[in-house]
Amino acid sequence: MADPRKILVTSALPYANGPIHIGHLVEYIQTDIWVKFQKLRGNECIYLCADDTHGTAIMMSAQRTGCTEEEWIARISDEHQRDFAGFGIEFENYGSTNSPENYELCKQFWQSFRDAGLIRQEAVTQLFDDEKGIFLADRFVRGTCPKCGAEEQYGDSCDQCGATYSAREIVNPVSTLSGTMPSVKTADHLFIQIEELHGFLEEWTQSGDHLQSEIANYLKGHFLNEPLRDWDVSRPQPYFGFEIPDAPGHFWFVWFDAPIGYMASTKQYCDRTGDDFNQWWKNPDTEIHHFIGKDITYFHTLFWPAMLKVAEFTLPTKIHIHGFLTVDGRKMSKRDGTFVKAETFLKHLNPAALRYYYAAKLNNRVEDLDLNLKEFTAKVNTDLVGKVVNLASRTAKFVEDLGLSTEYPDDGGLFNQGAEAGEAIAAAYENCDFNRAMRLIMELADRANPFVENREPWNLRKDPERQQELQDVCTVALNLFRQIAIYLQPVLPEIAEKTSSLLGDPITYWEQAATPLTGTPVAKFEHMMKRIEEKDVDAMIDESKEENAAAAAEANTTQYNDSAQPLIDEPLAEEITFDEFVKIDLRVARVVKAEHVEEANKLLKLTLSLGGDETRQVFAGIKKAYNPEDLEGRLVVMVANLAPRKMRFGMSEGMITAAGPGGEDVFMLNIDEGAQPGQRVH
RNA sequence: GGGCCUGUAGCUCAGUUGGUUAGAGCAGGGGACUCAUAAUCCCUUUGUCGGCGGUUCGAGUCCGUCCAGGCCUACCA
Repeated sequence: MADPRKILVTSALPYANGPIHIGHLVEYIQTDIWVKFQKLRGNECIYLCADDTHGTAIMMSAQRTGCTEEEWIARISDEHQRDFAGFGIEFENYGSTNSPENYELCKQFWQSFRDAGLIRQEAVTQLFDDEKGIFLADRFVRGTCPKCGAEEQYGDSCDQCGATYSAREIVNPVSTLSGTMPSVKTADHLFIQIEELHGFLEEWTQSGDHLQSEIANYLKGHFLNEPLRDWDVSRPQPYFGFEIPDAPGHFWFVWFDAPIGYMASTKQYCDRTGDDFNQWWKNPDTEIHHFIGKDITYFHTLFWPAMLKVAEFTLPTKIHIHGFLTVDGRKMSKRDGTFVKAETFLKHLNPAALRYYYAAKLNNRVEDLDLNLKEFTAKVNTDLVGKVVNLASRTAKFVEDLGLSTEYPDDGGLFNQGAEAGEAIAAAYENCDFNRAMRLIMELADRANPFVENREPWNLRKDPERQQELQDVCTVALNLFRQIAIYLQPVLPEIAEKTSSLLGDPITYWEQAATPLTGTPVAKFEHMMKRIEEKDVDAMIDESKEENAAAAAEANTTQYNDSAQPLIDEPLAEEITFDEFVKIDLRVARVVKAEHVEEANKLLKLTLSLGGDETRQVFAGIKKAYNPEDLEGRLVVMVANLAPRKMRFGMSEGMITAAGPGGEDVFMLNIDEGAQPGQRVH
């Protein structure tokens, strides 16, 4: 074998703003398969990733949920890592762009740009949300199109007439963050003069097979055919990110520190294992492979190589760009339930099924990949259960006592054919043409099953004279099966592991597929993979729909894209007079005690203070929505003059005001800071 | 408007540097077997290879053009 290659692999850093879904998984599964393949081939390969944690959207999410940014990203990171692990995706290190290692590296890159004289400063005028105190990116502004007058358009362009403009030109702008009208404010930004690297980028993108050809063409026609504009890499405070050391009040734009996160994650890996960081990032013999989606192409094909060049690190060997996922031919949709979270998938289906299906569909072009749910079920069941696993399950038990023959029997050349196919399969894996690899592997299974059929081990079994022949037939079948399991190991590591235990020989390297196993015992056969049932797929889609309904309720409050459903569910009541209204005495009250009520499913027992010694005992149906501990001390709004009512658990002397359909969806009224218990609500 | 990609059996796709009657898997139809997760095996139907024109002894494969679909762009990075 040739000398092992030294290969560093990354997937794009998932943004710490939401859960991993099946769309993300295309990339992580693709990358993980490639990495596992490299390892199986005996190469030294490390797979690194991290959460991308900076930017305005993270600030908003943290604010919305009432926690600090650090708490928010810690929680998301845990969820992401849990989901990846659930799909068998294994990283050498999973970091965060909000790490000290990343900060140090950012400083280093920054200094390189300073030293090269490529940074300049310029004032940028932007819309500013006075209430939230932040500058508004275009997508956070909505208003009326200055050209055609269409309402509710985003800050950069109009859906109706297609006009593009700056957010400052939009008529009646509204911040989608606060709903207020933004003001105009100017702040200094720092720019990298990337045009200085034009020649280098031209050369790098157009040569050396660093990019898929369609991407190289695209860059040539779109960016490299004119001077590159300066890249705005700073954001004024407040911004969740790293403050630029030599420019107080300025923070690195999230896209500046995000790719550096690949290196920070490597640094953490090296610090933990004692490996040498420079062997990975300052070593021309190391291959660096980035797997990304087509949406972030130019960050990785222009800015990132430019950054590495200036800071004198190793340039990527190849940027592997994939398309998006569609489900049943359409964009993933929350309403259709096809926006399936990784977590939800795992509740209903085997992750190996998705790994195999994606492998069977992936090629090395920038093409969208369609998850056709019917095909998914059929393909996984037919190929994996029916053809591959079946080989073992139909023969293993015949040789549980005998083990494998001590010499590999005549199989008509099947095993050798399989061994010879190895290089073509490996080449397909290497080129990320997994679709081709899967096809080639399935051809092997298609040849193996007829062999078993023709030799009829189930009849041999009945004849004591032909036990040797029985053992030989099963030895062949199990070896053909094992050969396939080895080739499939990058995609289906669990099957390979189960095969290892079945035949008592660990699968650890690719070349094992070229030598048959003989004379080893065969363990009791255990199921390796369950068939996918249509009802499980349906249940997964249904659950995704329900999740969406709940999430939509939350999102609506922040985006003003409010549903009409609540009014439909509960139409407006009959008109009343002012005199009727003032009969209701609403008071601010403080929850001084909140406790569970034994035997009650929905009720909490609250003791409310109206100030002084005045208290009321109220039973409120909010048990499913609130924890008693969280309520104590907070202010609520109560109906204070409601006639007391005898309940099973005691007297209730009023009502807490809250909205929502009930159950877990109860939302108590909050009162702004400054209100005092006992004050009347008018 | 510009750029890129795709268009081969009902579906998903293979078709190598142009070379004889265009392939596979799935689905459909018929049969066999019963070891296996109603798995497996055998047989079997279907194509103006998007249209038109050209180069060539010969084109799904090259060139032109048109049609259809997708993606990216339209002076934002």
